[in-house]
Amino acid sequence: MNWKQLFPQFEPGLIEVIEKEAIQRSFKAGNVIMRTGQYIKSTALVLEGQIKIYRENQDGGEFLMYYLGPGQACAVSMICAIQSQTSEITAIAEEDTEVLMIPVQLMDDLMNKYKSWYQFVIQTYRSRFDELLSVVDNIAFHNMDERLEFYLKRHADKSGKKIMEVSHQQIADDLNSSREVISRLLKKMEQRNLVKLHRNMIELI
Amino acid sequence: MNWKQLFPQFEPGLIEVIEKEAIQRSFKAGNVIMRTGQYIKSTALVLEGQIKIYRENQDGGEFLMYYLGPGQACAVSMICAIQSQTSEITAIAEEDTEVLMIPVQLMDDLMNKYKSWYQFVIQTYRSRFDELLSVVDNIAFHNMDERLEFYLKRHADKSGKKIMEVSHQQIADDLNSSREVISRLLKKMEQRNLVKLHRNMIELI
DNA sequence: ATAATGCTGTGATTTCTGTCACATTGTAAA
DNA sequence: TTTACAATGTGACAGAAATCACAGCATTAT
Repeated sequence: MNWKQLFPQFEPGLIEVIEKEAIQRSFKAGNVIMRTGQYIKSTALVLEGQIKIYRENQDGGEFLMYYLGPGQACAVSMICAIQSQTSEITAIAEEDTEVLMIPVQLMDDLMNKYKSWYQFVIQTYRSRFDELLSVVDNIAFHNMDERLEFYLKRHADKSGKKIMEVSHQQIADDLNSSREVISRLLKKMEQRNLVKLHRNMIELI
Repeated sequence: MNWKQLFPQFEPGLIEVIEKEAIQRSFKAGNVIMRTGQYIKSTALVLEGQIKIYRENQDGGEFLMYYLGPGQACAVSMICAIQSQTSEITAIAEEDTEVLMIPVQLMDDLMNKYKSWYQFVIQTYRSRFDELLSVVDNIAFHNMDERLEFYLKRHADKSGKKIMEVSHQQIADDLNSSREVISRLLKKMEQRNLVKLHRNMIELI
């Protein structure tokens, strides 16, 4: 696959270095790409598929923050990479995914040498920051019913599909809620004609 | 005041430009530095005092995200500045505050010319991102009692004082909760000997 | 001193959410 | 087909938090 089209802003020298040093990896849908507590040895550029980024807490709770699609990069891994910290996030492939792993030790060098790289890094921070702000909005100002609607809407926007193959339990996990609550709220949404419910599948209207 | 000590990493040329182009402004405690919906015309570097950064929603609710102290800068204003967006945040001086306002139109130029500036910008994004992550943690995984404890602790850390002059109502606003809830939780904390309550003042133990 | 105002304490009630228990149904494996 | 299991529906209950109502107390203004 020709990954360069996804990053048209990268300058030739940068592309060359990446082609030489970066490692392309594949993940099947559902695979864990990065796990809480792991040392981060590289930053991931997404080439294909979708990755879900979760925040985790000590008691096993997890909370979906945002998705990364083709052409995007994980801001957290950039931060952790540079500070050699363990991450407190988990990244899971939502679909079959191709990523380009750029080793940590390259980051500094790339930042200094390639303007298009540091612009990309800045742009990445910016977008993720914006997304985090809307995450904060969501949980600070909205009840579960609104958060659920936002969740479904976002998924539809990201995937471009009206049909979502997911169980109530998975949604509950993503929202750090419980299955029963989600089931009930979905039923209410169905009564309001916003969705149609099937087994392991939700149809958005 | 000699602001250069706060930013020792800035290179001479950068300092020169800032001295020529930036405007120093003072804000009294409680003053609004930046209001939701305003166009952002400059990025603020904090020289003295503390600034509180709030996220606001449509219905007048507000939610304290973090503090900015001397040597720090507002990441949101950097983002909005460059994208010429209106901000959805509000910045309020917590104490009497001195800031250096750097006009938006300078930002691009500074980024290109001064390595110490873009490193500062990157570092700023990084720290704010980290703080936002812990904000998400807080509201996603913790109940109001724990959030309140975190709030008080953070204030003590930031100000270095064991005594906090604030009404229950103000705390409720910062946490997007209600006064009664905060009063009750504070009472419980007092019974657990964590704080001592006075009028308009909380003593941390 | 008196009144007005703002801060705090507290009970009663309601809504939202999480939890437990258990029934039902659809799907896949034996 | 029968069995097993995963997904869903639902009632009952518990706890957290928001809201309403109002009382008591401290501070400030008149």
